[in-house]
Amino acid sequence: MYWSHLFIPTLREVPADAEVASHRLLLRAGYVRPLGAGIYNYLFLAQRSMTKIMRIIREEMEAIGAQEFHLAALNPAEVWQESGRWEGMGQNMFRLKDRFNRDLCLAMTHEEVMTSIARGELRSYKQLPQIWYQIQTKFRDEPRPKSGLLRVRQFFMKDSYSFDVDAAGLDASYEKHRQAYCRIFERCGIAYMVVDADSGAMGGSASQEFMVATEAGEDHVVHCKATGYSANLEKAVSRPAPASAADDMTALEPDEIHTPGAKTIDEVSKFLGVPATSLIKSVVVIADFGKQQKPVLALMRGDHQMSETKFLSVVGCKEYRAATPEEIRGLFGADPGSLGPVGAPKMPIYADTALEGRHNLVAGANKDDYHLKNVTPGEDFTPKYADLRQVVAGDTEVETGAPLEIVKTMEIGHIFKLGYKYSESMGLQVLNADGKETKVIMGSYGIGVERVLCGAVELYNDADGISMPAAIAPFEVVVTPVNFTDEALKAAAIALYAELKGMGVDVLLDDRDERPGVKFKDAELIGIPWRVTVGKKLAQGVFEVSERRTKTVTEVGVSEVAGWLKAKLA
RNA sequence: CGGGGCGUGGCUCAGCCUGGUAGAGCGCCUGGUUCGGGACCAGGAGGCCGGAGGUUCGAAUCCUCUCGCCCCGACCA
Repeated sequence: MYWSHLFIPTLREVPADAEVASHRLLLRAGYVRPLGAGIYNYLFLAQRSMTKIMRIIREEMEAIGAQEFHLAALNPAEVWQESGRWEGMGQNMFRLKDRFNRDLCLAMTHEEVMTSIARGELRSYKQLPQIWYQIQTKFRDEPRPKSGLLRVRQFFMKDSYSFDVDAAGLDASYEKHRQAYCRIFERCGIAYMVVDADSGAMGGSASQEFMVATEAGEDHVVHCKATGYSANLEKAVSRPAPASAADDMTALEPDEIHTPGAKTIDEVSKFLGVPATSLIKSVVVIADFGKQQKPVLALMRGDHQMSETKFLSVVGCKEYRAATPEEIRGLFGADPGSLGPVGAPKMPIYADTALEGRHNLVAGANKDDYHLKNVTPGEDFTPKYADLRQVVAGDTEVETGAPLEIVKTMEIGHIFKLGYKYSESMGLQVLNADGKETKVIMGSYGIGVERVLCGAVELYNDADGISMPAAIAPFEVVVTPVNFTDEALKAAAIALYAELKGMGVDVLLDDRDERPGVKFKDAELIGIPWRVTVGKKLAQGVFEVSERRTKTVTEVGVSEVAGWLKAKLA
């Protein structure tokens, strides 16, 4: 294509509202334009990149035998009511009514619709396994769209669903997806991590997330360089960093101390001159078990934070919330800043394993402005021990003791073993080999297409703009004649353009009547991986080939250039 | 939904406090000179100052309401 005919509205100045790199650059490079909060139009360049990403996805999905569908985005309420997610999705789902006042929604995912197709059509185990997928617009009424294309209200998702007769079948489908996802992200040319994750609202047992490390991300991943261990912060396990001060191991009885005004861990620590690692943090929460709500006391080492996910799975409740100050006063007779396990009212007490084996710690006295010293778990109170804490910097890997780091990441893909959640709630069964009705076991697997694009931009950019991986760049090569009005340069540029095109290279000819500096800057901004400068060196029979990523320039003979580039792009 | 910020030519912003004929740079158009890292000269087009109401002789500017966007938090497959 000839640049002078294209719409590539690059901006010299940085758009005021854009803060994260991918947002700023996708706007500046003319890939996208905003339409509303969390709603974007994809212009020529973005569409080109997105199409390439989707092509890679389709090829790899086909390779594992997945079949492409295209489901309705406009869904009747009934199918969501069956699974219980009409309520469950809350305000994040766009809802609307038709002219007859019937409830509809814009789908944010398609477990329900896929399951409804499967239950109507799948009759026998002989039809399994099936993997069905689609690439489709998803809608989510995000409370706060942000960071350009990172968190939006309308986006493309590749979502696939597997149907198997038994757990072994699901394992195989899941593994196929895991490998396909690895190949997809590798082919897209982006650095990614696979991390163990919590399955959250999707339900089900196992799940892994595919992550790109970027400060713009909203997730935190615990990563061990030495062992390769990586897990979502919510789920990650660790060996806690040792306490800052050794415990006094003598047998002592709890002893009340006056701590006026000291309520937070920090204040108590300062007031008593005792490190936070020798304090017990007491958290009162109201756990929701569905039928009843009960208070639970959770204990953490002073420097640790509770992991919501771990708490939910340890305690076995559906949800929980912090107890209100009034509830706490009613139960403990003291304010939140002075709570502790000794003399606490009767309720389940869970202590994080970092407190196990500790001696003579400081905890609240359940009396305003008083704490207790010499509190020893297991002697002065008896908790159930469990891993409840969130990993913090300084923790080490459980097996090896190797250091762990916490990395900010963006999720680009997620694979789940759903289990029977939807086949049960929606009644999806087939006849097995014994002629008996048996529930189908499912998996679901997603890739955020825009996020792959954003991830690439986040990972590969510099002061000059985007350095797109060749596989998903809008063009692979740009041919830049320094002066298109010079007949010799023009002829050479057109000839090279035609030759590259003939070889199947995705090439752009910058035929604009612009000064060379403008053309160079634009090419670098939009991220084309290779640029061939057709200029003064033509007289010596060579072109200069610049690699965007490394900024290296190689002189290649006029007749060899096309082959040289083709080889580099292979 | 709470907190903060911002809406003025296509873009980045000034002007507002202290009301009195709407500005700059970039971009765009025309002509000319240029042509290896976002050129230069000359001329030109383009804005009911987000919207509504109010105060005033007079409002971009002051007041009230409203809409939108961005950021932080809550929230989040």
